[in-house]
Amino acid sequence: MRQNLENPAENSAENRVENPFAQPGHDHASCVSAALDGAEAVCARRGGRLTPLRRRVLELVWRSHRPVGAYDLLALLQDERGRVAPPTVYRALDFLCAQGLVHRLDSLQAFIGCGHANASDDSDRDGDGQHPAHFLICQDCGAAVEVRDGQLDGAISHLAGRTGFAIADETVELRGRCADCQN
Amino acid sequence: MRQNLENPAENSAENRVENPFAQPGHDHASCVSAALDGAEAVCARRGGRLTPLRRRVLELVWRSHRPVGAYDLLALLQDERGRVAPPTVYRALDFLCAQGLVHRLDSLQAFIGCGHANASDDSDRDGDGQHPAHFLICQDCGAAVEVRDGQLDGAISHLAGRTGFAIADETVELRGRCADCQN
DNA sequence: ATTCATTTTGTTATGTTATATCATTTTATT
DNA sequence: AATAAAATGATATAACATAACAAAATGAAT
Repeated sequence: MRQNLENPAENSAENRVENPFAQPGHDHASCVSAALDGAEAVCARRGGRLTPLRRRVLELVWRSHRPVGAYDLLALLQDERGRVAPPTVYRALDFLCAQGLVHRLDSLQAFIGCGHANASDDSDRDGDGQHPAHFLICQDCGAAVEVRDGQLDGAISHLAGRTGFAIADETVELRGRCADCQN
Repeated sequence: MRQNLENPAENSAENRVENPFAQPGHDHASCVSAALDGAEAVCARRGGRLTPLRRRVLELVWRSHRPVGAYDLLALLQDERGRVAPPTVYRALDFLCAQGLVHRLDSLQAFIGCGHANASDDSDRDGDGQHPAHFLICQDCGAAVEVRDGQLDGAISHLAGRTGFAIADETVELRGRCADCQN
């Protein structure tokens, strides 16, 4: 079964702290605004169309810092719009992933918002909107955080170099317990 | 749809070279024998029961160096045994994965034999049979090779250390084109 | 050897994730 | 306003995976 969505009653203002590893004063409303503003900027710059549907799906993905299943999003959309079919959600997610605004976590078959889509055009190999993304995923609190680590990037490049392998796409997902959940 | 299985007619002796990145004189029959012998050893040592069914599934996984879908294996088993249901395959795969004899590639939802289950008890954190596995997956020839890279391992450990994250499980899958397929 | 508990396998049904296809609507362009 | 392209709606189905319970095989203890 799918992970439980947070109880809407506990999340009424949509600004509850579903923590990226329990940051103390995390203002989630601002966090989401920033992400949506960034998404607008990315799309404006690159000619993508952040339609109301896509924008809303992105907003729903950003409701928490925990990966969300496509069918969870589908249910949320159905609450708002009545009949909605899976392709509606998957097409929106495809677009958002293509723009690098959302990442799919292969090990969870779930999706999470990308906090630095706007800032990371430098690591955009192909001129498409994507960038390699590496995750720490806490199996206790369910949060997933995208990490940037030069040493890890270097090791991957070096591995590719020495084997003559041309990397097109990376899945790096480390599951375990975050520092906070170890106490 | 699932990736095509190699044509059985092209693979009659089960020793055709479905290359781990096209190694010149790869003797696949020996390669598989070694894997099966190793599997027997691992199970003997650790009290796992490599039943005929499980052994056969392992052998089928090893037919090539390309990841195989569970339903591909199911079809192969059905050819041999008539009615076989999905749980039969999934249970065998669960066992083989638990013993570290097979790995699941999350990004492909497919399975591949592990060539060093026998040799890699040192990196077995939990005393279960598993070890972290990192893959290069060629999108051209379809082969997946499990790589061992100290620098990569180090970078992952270091990342975990500096973030206080306790890793329980890793998914590292790099997709692209292998050296041979770049020509 | 027989009983008993445990593990493995068989069987049926269903859950979960994702896509193919074609119709309709919306948007951008001429 | 006409047209082409992009996005969305709608229906159906494919692909991957597990729950639950019954039957059979295995191992251990008497």
